[in-house]
Amino acid sequence: MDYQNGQYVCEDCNLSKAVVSVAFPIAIPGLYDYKIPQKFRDIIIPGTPVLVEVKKNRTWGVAVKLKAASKFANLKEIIDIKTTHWTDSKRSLIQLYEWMANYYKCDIGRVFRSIVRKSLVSSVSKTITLYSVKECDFSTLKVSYQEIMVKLRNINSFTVKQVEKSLNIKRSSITYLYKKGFLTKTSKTVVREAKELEVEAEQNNEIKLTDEQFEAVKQLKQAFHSPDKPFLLHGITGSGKTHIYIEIALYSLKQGKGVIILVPEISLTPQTIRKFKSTLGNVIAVIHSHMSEGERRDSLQEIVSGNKRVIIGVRSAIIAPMDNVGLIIVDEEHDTSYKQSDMEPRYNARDIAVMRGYFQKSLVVLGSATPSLESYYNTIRKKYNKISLTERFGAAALPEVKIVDMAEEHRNNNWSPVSRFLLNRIQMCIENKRQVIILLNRRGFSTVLICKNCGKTCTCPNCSVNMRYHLSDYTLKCHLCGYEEKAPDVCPSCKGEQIKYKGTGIQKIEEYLKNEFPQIRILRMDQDTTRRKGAHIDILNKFANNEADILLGTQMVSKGLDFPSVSLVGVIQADISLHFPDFRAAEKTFQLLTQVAGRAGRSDNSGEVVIQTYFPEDSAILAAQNHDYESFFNSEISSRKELQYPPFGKLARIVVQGKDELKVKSTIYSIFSIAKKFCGSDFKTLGPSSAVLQKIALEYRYSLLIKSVSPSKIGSALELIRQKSLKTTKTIKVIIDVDPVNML
DNA sequence: AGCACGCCGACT
DNA sequence: GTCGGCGTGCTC
Repeated sequence: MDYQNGQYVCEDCNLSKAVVSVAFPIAIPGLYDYKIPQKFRDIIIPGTPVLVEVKKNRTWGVAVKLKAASKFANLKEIIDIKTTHWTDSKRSLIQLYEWMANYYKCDIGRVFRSIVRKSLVSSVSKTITLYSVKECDFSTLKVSYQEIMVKLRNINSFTVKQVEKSLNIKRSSITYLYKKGFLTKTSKTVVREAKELEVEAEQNNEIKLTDEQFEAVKQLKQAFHSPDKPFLLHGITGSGKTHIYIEIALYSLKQGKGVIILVPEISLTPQTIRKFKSTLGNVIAVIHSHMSEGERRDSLQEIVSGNKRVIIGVRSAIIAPMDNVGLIIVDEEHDTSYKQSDMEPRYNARDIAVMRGYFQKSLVVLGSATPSLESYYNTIRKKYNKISLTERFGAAALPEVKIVDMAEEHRNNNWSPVSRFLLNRIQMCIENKRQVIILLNRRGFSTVLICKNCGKTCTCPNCSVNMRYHLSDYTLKCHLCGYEEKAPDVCPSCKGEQIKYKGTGIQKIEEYLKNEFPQIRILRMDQDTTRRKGAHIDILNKFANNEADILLGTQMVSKGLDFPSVSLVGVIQADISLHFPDFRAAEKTFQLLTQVAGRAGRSDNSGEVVIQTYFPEDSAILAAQNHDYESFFNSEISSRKELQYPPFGKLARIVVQGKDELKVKSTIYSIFSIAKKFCGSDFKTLGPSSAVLQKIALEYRYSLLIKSVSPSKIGSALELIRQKSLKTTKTIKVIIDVDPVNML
């Protein structure tokens, strides 16, 4: 992100404090003015939660701006406020939030919402009896939320039974309260946390840095006190980037400054947390997406109160209200899970990290073995500093990578999904008592069911995609909307009895390997086997304890895993993502292959990687084979330049979505006509056209892509489009995605 | 007419 | 998010 062109201008908040503009973290768009009663005038600052009346309902909002007067007459007064501890960085955080709202074209309330969700302050206005009919039986429970909360305050840790007794309510009510965030910890959580604490006593291993690492830490320490640019830490897989994070985080803590560490969704495992806890101490707050509302609020409370000075979390942690942040680390900065594509604000946490660093004068470190083209290009044009780590930690070397041409394999009459060569390697590996990781980035058993008679495929009734066959329960599933049905025995359209299961999914590979090696133990890890809370960890623990020979998985096995006895990594269909209709297809493929290859041979020199593909000559695949980031970057960057894609041009994507296809079409065309006014040599539009995913959950989708070398031009075009879209009806959704990652 | 339902705009 | 207004379409 180019923050030197950041255009935020801070308005003077120190005018007289008669009126406050309030944002609502839930659903109400825009800012609303309220009068500030005398007694609150000296306490309210931007960021203070305020209780106000909206349409005769009491609602908690957040003070955003203080001002002398409002253009609205007859303002209502603020009823109550919550005073919180965070102070000096509060103002700059509000600045950051406003910048986000403006840059990503959303309401500032939405920004607040992504950190506090519903739990800014618990809503207390309604009695639970309201829910007695639909959700569960609350007939015995005629108390208000507030009463329950007061009672629960007095219980620190509890079992469900204790709550049942002390409140005299039914079990179903408790589950409900838990979901709503009024209960923070179940007894299970308490036990788990106690166990984790025990483990921490156990380990406290000291890190010995290599020369290269020592040098990197030295540079970061020098920059710490007056950081001028973010750092890109480009270190090959296994080079020990985590050691550097820990060293510089310790340094930041010693200076009395807080630390935010962002990690991708799937890397935030208990192992990762433990690694940091064992070295940084018990000052860590965790923020991840599977937390209940209550757990999340507890974590935030610890941050706000200053008890926890390190945050480890997924993308939303970047906007967490921590005071005096000295260091922000973004691990695996290229990871696409940093971009929020499905909800407003559609922000990229990596870019927000750079902006927060700029606003709050903190050191920003972006780390990756396969940096995004955007970040790497920023080091070339000197917007970022670069530190390279070129050696693997310990005695290990990068594994040798072999490419198997699957077209050749077919010519030699092998039509099975796994090549002879890879089968052979797996056998060798197992005989040597080593472990194997196999990657196939596709869920389910087969991609598509085709009737051999009429050629019809089984498509989802709600979406415009083929459904995938799942072996475990013999169902067809839509991976977009979740629709499920029993797989048909005969073709639904012509009653033909021969149905072909075409395309290879991970379950088919599992079956195939079990057939080839009946004695081998296989663990499968994909979205379907890890849905249950904790399933993720169970699988990885089993593999670590040598309870399986092969770990077969989707992209979740590609990142961060460190198993010393894995000496072979196999990739089935390495080109799945290569021909996606996305200008980043090659980049994503290169990153995936490089990351998964890095799982092999982490303890010694015995690592080997086998990549199966139909495109053995492709530059992304060849670069991954040679562990050659530079050559990949050079070939990719020139094609980006030619087409003015990022990092050379700025992109925004607009998707219009709704059940009424005609309305959707007319809306996208009226948006197109607005965008056209900006067209010139530095501003282009692509489309409008039907989106790649034409229909999701019965809603039609049309999209328009805007491309420009002038960020300000895109900004003002989007502002106009947003104003226009605010006026369209709610049944038509207008989605504005700045710096999009998902192009489907 | 009477009512349920979905759509839609307003909320300071 | 949530309320109230309004039009549609079904039933008595």
